[in-house]
Amino acid sequence: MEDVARTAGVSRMTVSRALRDDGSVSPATRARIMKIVARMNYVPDQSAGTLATKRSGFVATLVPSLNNSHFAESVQTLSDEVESIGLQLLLGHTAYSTAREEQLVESMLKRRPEVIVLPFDGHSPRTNRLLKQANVPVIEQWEIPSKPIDYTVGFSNREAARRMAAALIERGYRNIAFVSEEDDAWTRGAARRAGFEQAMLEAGLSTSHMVRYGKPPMTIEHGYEVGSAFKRYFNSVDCVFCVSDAPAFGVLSAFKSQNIRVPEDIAVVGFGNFEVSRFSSPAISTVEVDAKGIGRETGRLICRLLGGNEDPSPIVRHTPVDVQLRWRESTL
Amino acid sequence: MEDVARTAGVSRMTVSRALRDDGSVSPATRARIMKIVARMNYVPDQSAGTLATKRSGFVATLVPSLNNSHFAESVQTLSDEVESIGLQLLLGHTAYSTAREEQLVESMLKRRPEVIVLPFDGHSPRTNRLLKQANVPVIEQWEIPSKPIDYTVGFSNREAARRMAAALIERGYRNIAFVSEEDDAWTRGAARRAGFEQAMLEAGLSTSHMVRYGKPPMTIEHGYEVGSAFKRYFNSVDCVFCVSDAPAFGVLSAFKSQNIRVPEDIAVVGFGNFEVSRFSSPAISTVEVDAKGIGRETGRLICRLLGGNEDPSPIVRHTPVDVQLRWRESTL
DNA sequence: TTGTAGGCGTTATCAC
DNA sequence: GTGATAACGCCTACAA
Repeated sequence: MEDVARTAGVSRMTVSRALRDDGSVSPATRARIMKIVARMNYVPDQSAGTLATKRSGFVATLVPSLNNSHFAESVQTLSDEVESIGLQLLLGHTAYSTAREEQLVESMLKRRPEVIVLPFDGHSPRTNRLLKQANVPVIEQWEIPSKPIDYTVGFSNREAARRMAAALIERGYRNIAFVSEEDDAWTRGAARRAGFEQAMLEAGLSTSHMVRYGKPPMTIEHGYEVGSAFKRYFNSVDCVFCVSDAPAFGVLSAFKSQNIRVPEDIAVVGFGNFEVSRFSSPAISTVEVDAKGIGRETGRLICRLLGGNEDPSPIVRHTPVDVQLRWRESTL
Repeated sequence: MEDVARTAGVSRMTVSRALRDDGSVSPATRARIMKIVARMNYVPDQSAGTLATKRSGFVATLVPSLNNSHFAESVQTLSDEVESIGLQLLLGHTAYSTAREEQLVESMLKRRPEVIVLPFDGHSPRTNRLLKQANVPVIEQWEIPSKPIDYTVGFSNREAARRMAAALIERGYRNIAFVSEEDDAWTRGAARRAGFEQAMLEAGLSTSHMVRYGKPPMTIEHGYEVGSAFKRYFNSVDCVFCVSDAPAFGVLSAFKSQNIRVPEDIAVVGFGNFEVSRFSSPAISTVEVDAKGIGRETGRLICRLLGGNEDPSPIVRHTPVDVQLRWRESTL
């Protein structure tokens, strides 16, 4: 910056002002400076700026997985929103591990992010402590924690699964199996399972067909393997409700290859409305959740939290996101 | 840090050393300091550290889209690799726009990343200039540019598509259509198209069935729409080669709903080996590219570029990544 | 093993 | 509208 200032015959301060276009530099001077900046390929160092202003311009974001179109879409949408107000995304990949989450939160915090965004899938006690003490707005996504830290954007997975199960019962299914992961304590998958069980119990039905298979997250392949063991898991079952569309698609594929007809012999239902459920044949009935909506609402919340905030309405702590039941060909 | 130092009865310097565990602090002192750090919830400020050491610890990464399992997987793998050596991922989303790429490169550079990773899909002249002058290692992925800036990790899309087309011809297909996007200049999709055309011309076949539809990136839906206009696009065609698996799946779905048999009436081929092509019925023949491999090799290259670098072998400028033809049920 | 002095590249603040 | 000065919070280099 010194070099630019000398070349332009002004002080560093004036260059700094010209660069930030704060309006207090005469147009002529500013034009001259900008030309020199371009010619000298000068790129300001933002870590120095951060140090001086105490504004990092970072949005720390954690994801369990990117190879899941929900998270991928919400991150992508969030990325667009925050870039539009000049913030940058610091991304961490937890791989569904609370230990990694803890470690990532710790390293993110060293960057003094202006907000920290992460899905709620259960946090370790230390993660909770770090987040609370950080003095940074925390946005938990995808689930409504019983004890939110600050802000939440999402829906109740339990309630969504309960609604779907209740609707299946209303459609006449009685022996419904639920396919989910092993070791899913505190995850959103476990919340869905709880919602399923609640609906079944409320209807006086048995929850004896709980299939637990594979580590989170369940994949198409896990579903295929479960579906291949039809006799073992699905004897006398009339409907298979899967914790997500991926295993639902796998179950469906396995059924097809055994000439088990869907939905005539057995129904298959997923959760998430991933693209694959829409284009499989038969198309899979599922619970539609609005991934882009989560990214978009998170982005808006960040804008209101950090930005000029023209909007005078109060900032609410919980932003609900739509959930809908999508009926397709895989159910009668 | 001052507070911690005072409480521990040492100087700030000793605290700084203890925190970084540089070995020059007596175990007893360090233990005492660490305890106080934990108790006071002190979190070092890395932007100050960056300023002092001139090491940001950032890996700047650009992606055209995350809602594409190739990019999602490679970013995820890369994320794991870089986090393991204490670096953090700064993510930018270009949405396949060279203008946004340029803007993102500019804002990333202000953070002084230690390396910048981006897919090659053509850069604007200014992007090229910025990258070259930045004095930061640049890793271009997914395609081999004719004029790489520094390092490349990827394969030739043109050559891969040429191989697939040549193999289709060898299997007896003659009237092969190629489905790709409009306005794909300089993209990897265009390279695939060129490879297809090369193979056809080399075999003395006509390239009259070039279907151009939709803006990049092509989706399942685009494919479905193209496939639905069978008479318009695929009269007398015996094989449809799509620029990626997504439109291939869409084309296949559209054919099925018109009772057009695949592969008996017409073959369908994709590019990418996305999960959907493996589990569709019929499963789709495709060109398998190793997304995780790209992430992993990029990560390794970064480790060698920045890390201790125990490996004495020279660092090569181009790291090739495997491409294979996967034959499935959608071709005879 | 520990401490002191100085600087990293910006910006806030106050003066002109 | 522009400039001088003093931080911002850490680390390098050197000294003890």
